[in-house]
Amino acid sequence: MELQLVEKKLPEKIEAMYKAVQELIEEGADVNRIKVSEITQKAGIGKGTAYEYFSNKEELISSALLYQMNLIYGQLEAQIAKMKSFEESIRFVLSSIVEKIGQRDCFLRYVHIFTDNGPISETMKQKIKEQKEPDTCLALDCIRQMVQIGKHTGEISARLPEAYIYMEVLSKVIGFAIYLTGEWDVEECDREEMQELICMSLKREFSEKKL
Amino acid sequence: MELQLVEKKLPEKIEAMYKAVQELIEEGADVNRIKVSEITQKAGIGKGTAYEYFSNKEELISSALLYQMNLIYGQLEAQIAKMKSFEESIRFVLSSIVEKIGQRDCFLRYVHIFTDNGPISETMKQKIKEQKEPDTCLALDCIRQMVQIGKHTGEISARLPEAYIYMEVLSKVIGFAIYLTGEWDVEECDREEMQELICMSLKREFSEKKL
Amino acid sequence: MELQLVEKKLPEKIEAMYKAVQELIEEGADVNRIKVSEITQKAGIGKGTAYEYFSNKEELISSALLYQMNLIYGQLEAQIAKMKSFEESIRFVLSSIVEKIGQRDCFLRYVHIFTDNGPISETMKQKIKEQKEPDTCLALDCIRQMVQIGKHTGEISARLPEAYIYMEVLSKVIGFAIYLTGEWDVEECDREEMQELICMSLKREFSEKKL
Amino acid sequence: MELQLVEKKLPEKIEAMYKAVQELIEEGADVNRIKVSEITQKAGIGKGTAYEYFSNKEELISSALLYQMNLIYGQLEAQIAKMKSFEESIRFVLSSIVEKIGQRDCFLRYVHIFTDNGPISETMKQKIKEQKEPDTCLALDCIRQMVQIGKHTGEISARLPEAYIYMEVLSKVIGFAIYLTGEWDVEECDREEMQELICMSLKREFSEKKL
DNA sequence: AATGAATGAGGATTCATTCAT
DNA sequence: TATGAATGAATCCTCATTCAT
Repeated sequence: MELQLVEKKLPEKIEAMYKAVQELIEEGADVNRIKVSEITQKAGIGKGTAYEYFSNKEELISSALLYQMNLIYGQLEAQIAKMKSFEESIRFVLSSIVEKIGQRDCFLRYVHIFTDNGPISETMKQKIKEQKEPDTCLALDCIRQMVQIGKHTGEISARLPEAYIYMEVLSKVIGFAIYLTGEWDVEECDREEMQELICMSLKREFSEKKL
Repeated sequence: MELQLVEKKLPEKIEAMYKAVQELIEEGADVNRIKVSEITQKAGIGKGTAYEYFSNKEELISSALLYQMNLIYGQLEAQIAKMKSFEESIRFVLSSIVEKIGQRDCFLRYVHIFTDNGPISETMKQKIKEQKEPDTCLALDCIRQMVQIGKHTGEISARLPEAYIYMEVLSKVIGFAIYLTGEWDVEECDREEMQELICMSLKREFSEKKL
Repeated sequence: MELQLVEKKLPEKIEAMYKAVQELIEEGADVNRIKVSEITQKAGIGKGTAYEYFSNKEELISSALLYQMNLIYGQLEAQIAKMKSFEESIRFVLSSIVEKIGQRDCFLRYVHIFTDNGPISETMKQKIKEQKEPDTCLALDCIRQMVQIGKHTGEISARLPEAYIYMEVLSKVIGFAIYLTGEWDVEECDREEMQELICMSLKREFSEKKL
Repeated sequence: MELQLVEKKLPEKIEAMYKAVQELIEEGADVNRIKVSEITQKAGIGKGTAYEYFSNKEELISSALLYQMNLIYGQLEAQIAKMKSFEESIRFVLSSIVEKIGQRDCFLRYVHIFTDNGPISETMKQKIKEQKEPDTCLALDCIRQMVQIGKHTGEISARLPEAYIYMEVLSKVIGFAIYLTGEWDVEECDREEMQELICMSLKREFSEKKL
């Protein structure tokens, strides 16, 4: 129930640097252009200190991002765990996106990882693959959680392939996030209506009778 | 009918540079790390020449990318225009993705633009907004085309909000592309089956009776 | 006869850098502490230019040193070539040292190469070994020249092992150079007398009757 | 008779650091590139501790080197003191070089001091000049010892200038050391033969009748 | 118009030294 | 006294951009 309790405390300086990276990104910085000096300055520490904790810039920034993702998705997963139905969980996730979208990316950052070929993203992917951070909690873990609930309540048919279900949820969520960024020139539809449509669509799609 | 005919011929040097950028990206280069010298060398021209045609690196690369996107989506749109039904078009699009996914991004590159905060992406967004390239043909134009056909044939209900339809198609396509990259650890499902499921899902979802 | 004529002209900027390195060393700089910025500044060129010609600092400085050595020893060898006897040549070499000793090292720099383990010396050794500079003319080539003359005139007995002769000449020359630096607290002996003693010693030592 | 007895015991930490420096050099480290952190780590003490005993890195390393030289040459001198003739002593010295040459430099390090312009060498020279370490025992002291014996036994003529004798011995020893490093491309001669030739040469050269 | 040699601002990284504990 | 975390000056190297030819 108290998932955060286990949260091992980060060394003070590392925490300051992670926070600095987060803030820089929220300020709209390009992940690949962040300077070590910017981070340490914002963290209120000396430039050399960064290298006491990380072997290089990529290691520093990718660690910060991974930590941040872990936190975001971890909290999301914890809250999803409390949900009683798949429908509740998807509604919750969409609302979360609406809340967070102002603070830049969040979910879209995840997409970016799979799209970008920059050194930092590469380092992140590497780290995830090597399971260096074994308890890393990413978007997929959240979706896995949601699907489990849905299967348990019977909202999600056992006949649909897992991969399809995951992809369907992930793409809807990404689509919604893109929609929220408002970079369209289509006649917009009401945000609430959009959320509702997405929920209904998923519900109907995953239900037993459909096939 | 002959959409490409209008295609104004690019100056030889520019074409060489555009081609070089495309090749570099296909070779896996990170858009934000491409060097001017790499481009001009691959293009077989002098470094200074790049600055005869573009005011700076961002202008050069973003123009090349935009040109490329314009080409890809233009061709796609042209072929969609020949289609007789929405279903045919979505099947065609998914197949195209399968074909192209090997040559790095394509569709995912588009997503990247909306996710990345780097100077090149910023320049691209700027350009699209300022309509500097008025006949730019992006993913949305393709979807618009498809939706038009669908509405005409009655496959797409007029009662659904346009924005929702667009988002739904876009997110499914993105989702499929991500699925194809294979960066999952879910039990995979057959590619053909996945394509079929996506088509059926969209078809059912957009049909009149559904609501 | 005209050995210098072949001397391929160095690119202007490289020459300037080589000259700058030489000057810095004559000013007493430590080879391993010379900064790229010092060199380029003294050479009156931009810092980046150094990297147009050399891949890194070590490459730059070691090339400059090698060039310098090649020049010094090349000239020495050319002059030795004109000598009629071993005695004349050794007298000439010792005089040269007296003349040059004021301008830091010269001969002693050669010794330093075999003693130092720094990155620049390593690069030099590497280069000499790889024969990258095939016409490199070092101390040993000069001595070889001298010994050849000595054997021709009969001043140097054929019964003595080559290695011993080389070592004997080299060590005497080094010893004389060390003596000239004056870092002794022995009762000094006259420089002229010292030169004379060395010559006589070598002459007697290498002569036939001795053994 | 018991020269080592006087040896004042070094503070434990200093001894550890001196030992660390020696080991690093034996491992092939470049004197000018040794890091304080390497020394203290190898010595098993805290980095700050180095600065409790030495005002800076140069002071630390040059002291360590000087101590080491003092030890090496001190032992050598003590053993030379027991010798009955100059010939015995020079044979002994050459054998010592053969033994030690594997552990990097030794004698050649001394040469390096007079060749190098780096901060550490400068500090060493300074120290020797200022007699900060009054009982410093260097190569020259060993040679002085040898010459004294030789003059006593009559092996070394009184008519030869002291400086010449010193230089002659020193240069032969250096030459032999260089020969042992094997960085020649001359046809090698047998090590034993080389030693013998050097001994005979010195013996004959310094003998009364010669002049 | 085309070139590419030259430039130097900019940023990552190292490591001697300090100082609070 | 001993420590080692923190520091930031120092320096190498990159690469977009300029400009003389």
